[in-house]
Amino acid sequence: MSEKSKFASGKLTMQDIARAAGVSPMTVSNCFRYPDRVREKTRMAVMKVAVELGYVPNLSAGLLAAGTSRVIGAVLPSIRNSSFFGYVAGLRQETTERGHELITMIAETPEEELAAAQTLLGLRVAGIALVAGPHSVDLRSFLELSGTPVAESWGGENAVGKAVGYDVGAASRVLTRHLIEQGHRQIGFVQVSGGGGLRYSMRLPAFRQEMFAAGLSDSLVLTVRAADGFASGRRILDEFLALQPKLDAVLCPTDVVAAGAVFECQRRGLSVPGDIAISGWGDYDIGRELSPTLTTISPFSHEIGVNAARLLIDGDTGTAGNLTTPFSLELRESA
Amino acid sequence: MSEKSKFASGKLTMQDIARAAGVSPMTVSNCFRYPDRVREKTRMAVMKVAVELGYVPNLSAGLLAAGTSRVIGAVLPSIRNSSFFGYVAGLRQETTERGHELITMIAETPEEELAAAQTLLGLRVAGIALVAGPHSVDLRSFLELSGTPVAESWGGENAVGKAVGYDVGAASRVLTRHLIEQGHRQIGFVQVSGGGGLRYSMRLPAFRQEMFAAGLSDSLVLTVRAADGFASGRRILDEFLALQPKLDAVLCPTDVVAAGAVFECQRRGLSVPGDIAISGWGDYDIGRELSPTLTTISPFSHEIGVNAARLLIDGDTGTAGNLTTPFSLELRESA
DNA sequence: ACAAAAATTTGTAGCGCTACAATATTGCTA
DNA sequence: TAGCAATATTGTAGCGCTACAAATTTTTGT
Repeated sequence: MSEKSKFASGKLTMQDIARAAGVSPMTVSNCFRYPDRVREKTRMAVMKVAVELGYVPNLSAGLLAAGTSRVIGAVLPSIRNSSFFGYVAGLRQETTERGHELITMIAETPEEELAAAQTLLGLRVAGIALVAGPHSVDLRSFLELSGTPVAESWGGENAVGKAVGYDVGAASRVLTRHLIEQGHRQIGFVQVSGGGGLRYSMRLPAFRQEMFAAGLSDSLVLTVRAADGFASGRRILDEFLALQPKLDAVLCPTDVVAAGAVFECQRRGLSVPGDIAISGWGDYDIGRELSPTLTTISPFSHEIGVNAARLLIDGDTGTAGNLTTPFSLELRESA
Repeated sequence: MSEKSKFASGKLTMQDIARAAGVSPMTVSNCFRYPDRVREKTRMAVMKVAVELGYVPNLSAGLLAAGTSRVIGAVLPSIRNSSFFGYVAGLRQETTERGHELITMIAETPEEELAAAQTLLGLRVAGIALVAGPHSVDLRSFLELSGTPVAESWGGENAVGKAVGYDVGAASRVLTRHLIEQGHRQIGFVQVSGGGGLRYSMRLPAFRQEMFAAGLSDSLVLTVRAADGFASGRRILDEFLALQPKLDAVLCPTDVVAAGAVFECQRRGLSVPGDIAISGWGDYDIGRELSPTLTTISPFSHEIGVNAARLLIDGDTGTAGNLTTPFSLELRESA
């Protein structure tokens, strides 16, 4: 071992372990990689030395030599609002069960997402899990050229790689219809822009269809950015009420925005749903504990994560690939 | 290039790019690694080919050959409650500014944390950012043997590697004193257990000191788990009121638990802070928007992240290492 | 025009591990 | 006891890149 290496765990390589255990480096390698090829007595001797010396195999060297990786990379737009908690939990569960590892990178803009994808490709991950765009214009061709399996969740028809998600338009219709059937006539719709915002884009057309079919105005529309928090709920409620004092319902893009709107109603002395009904989306924890509890769309994010990981790990099967998951309308107190 | 490799980006190596651009593989390497050693005309020719073919250098091979890495690994106990949003944003900012990359892994138990640390060591990351324990009993020696720089945030005196964080006991004293000065006499304290829970442990002794000094009872103590959400706020409020109907304040470990307790007060028709004052911790987004807004401790998590990354990247400087960051008491409506 | 210095390009050996093949050891049967 | 088959261990070449050194080309100065 030369002076050059800074990498050996504690400056150790398999050669050091082999010497200390009185076997060849190949046997050390087999102990870690194919333990059932090594007799137990030999293996115990090797592992004892490895543990004592704190040796960890160099994954980079192994990965380079073997030509395969057991690392899945996920790119998330934000961890600000718990939006991806269930999804990441699902990714983790499936990757762990399949003997893989999950690493995540945060990328808030399309440019950061492209850079993160490049890092993951440089690490030669076994697959990349994306969340709906907007993506950099180069991302799709870049990832396709790489040949690395890609699964995009919530991206719908324009997903990069294989698509996982539910029919967002159908969910939007269900929720809009519910508000109409509750007797609401002045319904505000909140759409989303910015990094990671594309997954919301199919909701507005569906909302418009249902409003049109009911003979109601679809013009009360405001925009928040995907990474905005509770404060955006306050802002849109203020703006809607300035636009239409008779506002009687708001369809929010996430439970966080909805909670923010509920807080503002409380400050204004408006009762929910008595004066204004407020619906959320995403079935976050807060929706179940808020007073009033939130009516919301449950997207089964955990299942989305499990299935995205499954598509990535089974990526060679070449089946149709796209995978549709369920959603449900969760009726609670707020709408 | 043999048939064995599955790794080349689009099956490409520097040799392919070199052939297409009419230069040597070493020149391709220099274009990516030391661009100012290559004349511009040559470099443009090489980069044009690389972009057209979608080539990304194999980081594993580069890392192995160079003996250094520009990847920092962070291990987080959970992304459920936005607790680490600011911290991760700070890590990201500093690593990006220093030309490094940040990858994160989620580890909910001490055993998972040890496994995540082993993966990061296998990837030969340049440094590992941890959050306070409880850690597996092997983690400390394991990481020390590896020689990889480690920074633990919120771990206090028992941190693995270099410690970053604020004086949690001092913050707890400030907050307890504030509640006492507001006239509260039956104060409930919520402590935390479970994965990632050790960072809360220094708060209870400080609370007890202040209560003792004020001649008040310090026996109203309940426990939530670190990964619990809003529902734990409801639970502890119910339990405190069963223990002590004259309860007039609750000191919660996070803004999430506090918000959950506020929601339960609303359901019970108790006014906050009129009937019961509720303080949070962590200065989460929700604390600023909740009605009433939450009195909380701001831990400057972003700064903690920046400084942890700085310690890791400057890891060779061998200075005292531990770094104390500020905190502040944010007085708002709830207490 | 020539020589020296500077800039650019290329060659070599090896980073730590492993797929595949070769060799050595062990156990069983006749 | 010898031979054969099965099991365990080891050897070889190379994965893709790069630190360092050597070779080549270009630029500068006289």
